[in-house]
Amino acid sequence: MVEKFATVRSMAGSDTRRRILDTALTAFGRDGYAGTSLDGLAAELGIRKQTILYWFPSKLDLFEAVVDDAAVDLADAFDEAAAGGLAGLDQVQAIVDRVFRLAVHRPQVLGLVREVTRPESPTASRLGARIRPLYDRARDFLTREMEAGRIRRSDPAMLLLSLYSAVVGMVTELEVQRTVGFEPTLRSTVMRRRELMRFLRAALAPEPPAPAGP
Amino acid sequence: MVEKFATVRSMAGSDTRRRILDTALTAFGRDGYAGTSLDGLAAELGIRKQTILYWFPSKLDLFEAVVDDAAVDLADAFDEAAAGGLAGLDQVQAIVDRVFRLAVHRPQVLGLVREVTRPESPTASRLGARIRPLYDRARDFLTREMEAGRIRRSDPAMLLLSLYSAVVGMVTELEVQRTVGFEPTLRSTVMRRRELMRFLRAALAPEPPAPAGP
DNA sequence: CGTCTTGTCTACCAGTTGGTAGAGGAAATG
DNA sequence: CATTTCCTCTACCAACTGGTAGACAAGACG
Repeated sequence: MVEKFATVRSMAGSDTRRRILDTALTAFGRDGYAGTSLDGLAAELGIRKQTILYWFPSKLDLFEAVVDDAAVDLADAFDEAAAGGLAGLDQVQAIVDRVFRLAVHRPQVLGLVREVTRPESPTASRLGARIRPLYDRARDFLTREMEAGRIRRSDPAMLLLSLYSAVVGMVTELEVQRTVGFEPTLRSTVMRRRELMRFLRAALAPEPPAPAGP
Repeated sequence: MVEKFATVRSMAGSDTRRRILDTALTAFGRDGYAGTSLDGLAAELGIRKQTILYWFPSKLDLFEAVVDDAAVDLADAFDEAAAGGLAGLDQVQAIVDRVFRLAVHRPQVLGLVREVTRPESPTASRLGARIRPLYDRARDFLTREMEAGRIRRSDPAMLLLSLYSAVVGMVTELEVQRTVGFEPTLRSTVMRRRELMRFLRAALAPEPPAPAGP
């Protein structure tokens, strides 16, 4: 029963499952959980709703599968950014860059993050389980860097929240523009990222504005 | 026809209209537009759905009325904060304080802002018309302060976006905690606001960390 | 060949959705 | 008193919701 979802068979249906996940990710992120209907989703895919319910027993199951799927992308982004073994503001910059790349490459993921972060979201708990590890890692990192004096000293949890808000807000704005038909150019995207980094660097720099070291 | 909504009669119904607006504000902010049903809303109010449809011809009309109503609160907050005639970081602090007060006093408004900011929200256009003036004012303010050298020089629009994201994100987090049953104490709220201000001050301070002037 | 598994479909269904039509009470107005 | 206006209600409705039951085709397999 569960095996069907874990095992990857070389059958045609496996492709259907992937297509459903991808389209559902976009739809949930764009219209929210309540605003997305299985019929509409099926129509978008050119299949019947019952085919969706064959692969995912219920709408909520589908949503949770989509969240899990997207969480992998996010975790990968973090892992990749952390792999460089950087420290302080450079590490922050690496993460922001990586998240931005994800946002440009698969903007739907950020839309879903937004939806899933809603307090009353039907999967607030799901989010907890999936995002918590990333959150903990980031907070530990900040704590360490503060103790090492490479980042301004403050409450790590709140600082992290500010960081997160700034990044997601900025990326969302890119999407808003796209929605309005204002296709952001590569140049404007780069500029935006640079602007965000200046903002974050200014906010994160250690308290005493000591001149550059040795 | 329109007169009914503009004129305030001393009748009982006028109160009903207010109650509907208030409850709808909470519901839309909490569950989103699609996630809110007129039947559910009516049940919450202890009236019939048809009474809602008497005061507001359709669900969308109700939503737009709610947005307009909430926009007034926001505009008032800005006006009040701006009335002090402050400048630079002090003015920013005044606004943040005021928005925080609004968030603690009527958290629903922020929930609605969040919903209405969604790219595909059915009233993305409504938001545009109602929030744009506030946005323009804030951006003009930042531009002026930058030219006066009281705020770090950068792209005002993007800086504003970062600011907005940080504030709303922080306030939303307060709401998330409340939802989880973690009633935030007055002290934690104050701490949070102070933390946010430190973050913003660090981010906004003019580039050359010149010692305090005369 | 017959049987079984897998994937997609048609046919339904009960509950909910936003919305219409209009009855009827209460109070103001003549 | 009769009439009109304002407000809330009951009674419906067509469309859509997520979900169930099962037909049916295509391979896989003995």
